[in-house]
Amino acid sequence: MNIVTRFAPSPTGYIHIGNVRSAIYPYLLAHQSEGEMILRIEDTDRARYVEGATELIEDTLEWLGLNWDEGPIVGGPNGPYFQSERKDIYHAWARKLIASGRAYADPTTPEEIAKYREECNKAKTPFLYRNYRPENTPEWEPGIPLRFKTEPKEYSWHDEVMGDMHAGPEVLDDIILIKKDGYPTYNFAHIVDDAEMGVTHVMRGVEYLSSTPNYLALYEALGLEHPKFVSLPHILAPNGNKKLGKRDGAKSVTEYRDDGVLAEAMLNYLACLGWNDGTEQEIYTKSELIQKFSLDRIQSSGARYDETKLLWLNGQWIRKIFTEQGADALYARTDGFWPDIAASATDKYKLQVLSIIYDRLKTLSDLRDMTAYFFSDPRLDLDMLINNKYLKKLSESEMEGLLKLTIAKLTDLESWDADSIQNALNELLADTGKKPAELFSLIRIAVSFAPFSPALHLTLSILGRDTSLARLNTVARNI
RNA sequence: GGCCUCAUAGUAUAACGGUUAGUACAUCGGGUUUUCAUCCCGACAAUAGGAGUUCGACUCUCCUUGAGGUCACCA
Repeated sequence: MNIVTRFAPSPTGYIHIGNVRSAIYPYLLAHQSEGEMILRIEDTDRARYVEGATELIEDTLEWLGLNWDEGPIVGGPNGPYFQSERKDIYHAWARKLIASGRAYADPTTPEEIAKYREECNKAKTPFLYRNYRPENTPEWEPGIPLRFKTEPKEYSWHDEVMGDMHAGPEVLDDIILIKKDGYPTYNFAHIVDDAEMGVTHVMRGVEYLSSTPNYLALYEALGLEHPKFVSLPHILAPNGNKKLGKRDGAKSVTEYRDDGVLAEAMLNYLACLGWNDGTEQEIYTKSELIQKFSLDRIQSSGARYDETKLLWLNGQWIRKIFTEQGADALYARTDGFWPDIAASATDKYKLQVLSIIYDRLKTLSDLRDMTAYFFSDPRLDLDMLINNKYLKKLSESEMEGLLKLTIAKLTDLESWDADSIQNALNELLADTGKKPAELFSLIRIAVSFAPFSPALHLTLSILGRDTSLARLNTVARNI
């Protein structure tokens, strides 16, 4: 039997770091065989529904490369894939339960229920609705919630991550199946949908672990085999021990895209947060993840989100793409990350800049702050020269002298390429008897006025002779 | 509170019941003709506590502690 997994978010907002893993793992699992992943939108809570959230979710999955095989946009044989469009299906299943005496319309008002609950709290006994079942129940009709009539008993099951589980009757209750607005609850809808759609592995956060016995009871009453259960531990916020959520400032996944994080790095990081293949490998491509993923190596404890490691991984991926796929491949990803003043520069020039600066990038958006001096003359900041720790010993007239020597040397240079420039700089070192730290820092700063920059000969070669000499002259005149 | 889950360095993790408890990030040092970064080398740093089983426990059992989840007409 082929593996069928699903990602079933409710359209209440963006997908963030804390919950995207429940899309990644189903994707990996389904694709390591001939299986498929379904995207199902669980939009039965009309109050929390957010316009546009579905598109946000789709955008996120597409960016990460987690294509779904069935669902919105792509369709499929088991649609519709929006729960709001499947009301009839839920009602049909609900009627089966009514017919078999396993569901009842519940006329009890929320106020009465609250009262029962309060009584139990006072008596310090656990509140179970099944102890308060109304004696006379009406015919089920719109406007009245439908409840499951549970049969308290023991349940044992296996969770692929948590192991063998067991629960007693004390957790079984008459859960609501259909709300008074006619929409099903999650508890009921997901069971029906997973069964109808042939889902074999239900992967979801551990918060559903406690509800599983109630689901087991429902599967039983519905005459359905239950799928395999895979409980995914929470991702914890950087601070405290709470699971990472929007309230903790969990950023949306696509916000990282805008910040210049590569999809490959994001997928790599998230997949390995709470899972590993037992080796010491750190960098995984998507196909390696698909190949190596396994349920039994998912961690059973929560994992803390660590942005520093994400950024490190992103730097690794930037370099990996550059060296393995070439400068053009990386350049193709940099659209929108250059400083505004680079707008008029040619692709060829920007590609050259990228080629000498890429190994300094943690994110693509670092380009914005790190490359400005390649596109326009930097603002003169003589203090930066005077206060530099390597240049402190030099007087201003010494600096001027060195700059003039440099200008003369570079003006006479026959060919303006990195190697020739390096040779000239080396000769200059010999001629002046200065240490690289002094001479190179002076030239580097004079030409960039940036706290750091790529290797000097590369920077000069890309800046070009005219620009380099003009900037050196400006500093020599003003110092 | 009831029920459930989890527990190796700051973080993420590795370790058929037998290793000097490994690796990566972070941190701190050092190296590569300037800086920043890359790359390389090195250092710091952990089995929550207590019983038990065993020749031997990170690993199995129990207790304690700590953390989390769940007890909705939300998912």
